[in-house]
Amino acid sequence: MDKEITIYDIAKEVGLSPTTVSRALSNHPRVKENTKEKILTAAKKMGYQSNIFASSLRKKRSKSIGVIIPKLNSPFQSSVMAGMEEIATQAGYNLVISQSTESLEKEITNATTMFNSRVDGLLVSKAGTTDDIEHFSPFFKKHIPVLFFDRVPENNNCTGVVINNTQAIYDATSHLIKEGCKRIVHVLGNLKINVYADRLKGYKYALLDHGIVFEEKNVINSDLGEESGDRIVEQILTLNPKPDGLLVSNDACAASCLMALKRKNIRIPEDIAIVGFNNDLISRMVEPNLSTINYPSYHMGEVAMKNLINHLDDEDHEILQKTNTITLRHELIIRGSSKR
Amino acid sequence: MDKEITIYDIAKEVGLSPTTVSRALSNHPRVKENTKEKILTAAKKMGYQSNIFASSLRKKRSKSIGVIIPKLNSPFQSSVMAGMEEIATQAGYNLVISQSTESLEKEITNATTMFNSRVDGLLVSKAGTTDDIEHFSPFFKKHIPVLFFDRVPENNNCTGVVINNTQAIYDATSHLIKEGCKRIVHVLGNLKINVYADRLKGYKYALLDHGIVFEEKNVINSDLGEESGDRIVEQILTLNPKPDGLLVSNDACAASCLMALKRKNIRIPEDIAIVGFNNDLISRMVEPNLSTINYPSYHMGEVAMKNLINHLDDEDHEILQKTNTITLRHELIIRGSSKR
DNA sequence: CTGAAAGCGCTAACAC
DNA sequence: GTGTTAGCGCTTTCAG
Repeated sequence: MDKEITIYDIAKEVGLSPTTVSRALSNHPRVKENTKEKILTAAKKMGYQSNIFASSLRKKRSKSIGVIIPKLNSPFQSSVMAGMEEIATQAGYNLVISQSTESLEKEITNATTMFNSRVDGLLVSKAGTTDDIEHFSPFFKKHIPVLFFDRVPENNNCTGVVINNTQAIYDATSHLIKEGCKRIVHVLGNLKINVYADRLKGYKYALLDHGIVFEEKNVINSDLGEESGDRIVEQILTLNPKPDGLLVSNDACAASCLMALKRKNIRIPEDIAIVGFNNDLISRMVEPNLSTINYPSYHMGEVAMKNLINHLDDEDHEILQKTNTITLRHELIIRGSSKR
Repeated sequence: MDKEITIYDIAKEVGLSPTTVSRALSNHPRVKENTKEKILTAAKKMGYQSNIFASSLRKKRSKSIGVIIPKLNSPFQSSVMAGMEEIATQAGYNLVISQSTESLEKEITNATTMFNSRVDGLLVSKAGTTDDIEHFSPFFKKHIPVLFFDRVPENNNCTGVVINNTQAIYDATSHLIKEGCKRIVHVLGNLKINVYADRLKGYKYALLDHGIVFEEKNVINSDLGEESGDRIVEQILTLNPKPDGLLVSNDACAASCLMALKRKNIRIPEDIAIVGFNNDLISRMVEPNLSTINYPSYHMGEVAMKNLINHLDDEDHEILQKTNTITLRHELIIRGSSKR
């Protein structure tokens, strides 16, 4: 293993001080163009590689950003990640990623790891199951910005990037009602997660505003997995009278329900109209095509990352202090599964 | 901002030397259990956080692993990532992720960034378009292990984790032939990518072994996007006689073709039998269900990461030196789209 | 089993 | 514009 080249070696080579070399390398304005060039040339020639550890140690910044998400292998979340990566790379930040696999315990471990690796900022989509954000307090104490997206904790003063879930499901529900549905079933996930709690609200409000009585039995809790269609459909069919509308909180599960219903010879949308959520690929591939809510996942990643980086690069670090919630635009996309 | 606690502070507190504190903190065997405990307690009480920059600077290791993939938002690749994350986190390594978005230029930039952030090892799925791996030479020179997965460069002595793409398509082709197909079209991506080149071979071999003449016009190049079905189908239908089998190199695109064919009132599998690739969710959601090759993506992530980490943790760093290729098991899954 | 001392490579005061 | 100096906080010989 050949020895590492340091700024001292370069300094010796060009007959200048290490300081000047350091300054030249980081493009400091008070270095003569001439010498800057000389140094850069020497650096390249000697195969110099800046030592980021030493630099970080001195500057107390890692130029890296941590992300904690529930699951990497989800169309929605991986798309958010892609947006984040784009922006981070562009801005010269490294992305350190870990997943909580929906476990609070793992989320806590991940947070600790991120803290110990001294990320400059943290982006989190909560594992759900609780609003507890105590495990991020080391960040808060050290004023390391933490920004939540999609799944945000309630009742706190962290910044969050979200869509208006209440309004989205309100729109979807209203649409179904307009299409003539009277008995709409809503399938959603863990109500401890803001996303689903908000959607339930939107569902209730829409019913209310259209003079339909809300009934507890029309709300089904599910893991929203791609395999759960049969189970959900079975449960739906015990209802009497049978429902004529179905609102499922993600497209994979909605598609699974759609397939299960078709296997039971129930016609979509005539017998039951369906609306999903996310606008994943799958929504365009099932038959009939699934109506859904377009969730701007990639864009959400971009926006979250942009705001975090702006905050970090801002001299006064006050951008996020002043921002509570950033709400992105969603959109109801009506397709064959609900248009009758 | 309150001052950081260092091992010196702890040393003063417990009346020992920084050296001993350092040793205790890293669980060095030659420290008395008693003092170890005392130090750990003090550390916790004082809110000590190890400074990873200083540690890395000294030890010349970052405890982080870089990953460069073409696209984060792909079902296949995000699943690989999930497997990698699992293992890396478990072993105490951070995952630094960046995407090349299929551009060699970005891949080069990413490689440089990874090199400069001094990852201990690198996992790469090539952007394709070239076998050039010159941009990884800084890693090679410094003996930083680089392990390729899925899309591996040919003709080099790097370790790669792959499936036997040739055999996979051989199996699929043979299956179609057994189902009575005589004119099988193969849709694949950029032939500069090993994955597709290998598959083309498998296709040719299978035809040969079953006495069917290979025809150039039956090979269609595509970006394999989820929107390309119409275009591909149009092209297929210009063939005369019409093909009766279709082999598409990924499920999203296969599904898209399937839909397009159905729109043209072509029956699946009676008129044309279809086999996809990857076993993505979509393959189980279209009708008829798509036959496909199960590609163990999550497992591939695990295996690649495990081997890299074993190598890093191995005293002699020779694990990867001795390994050329790790081939995972694939499996042909036969479903409605090709069973007749 | 513990400690003293040196240094990893860089940057930021502070001089000139 | 450039240089001197002093650490950042940790680990690792080498000594005892």
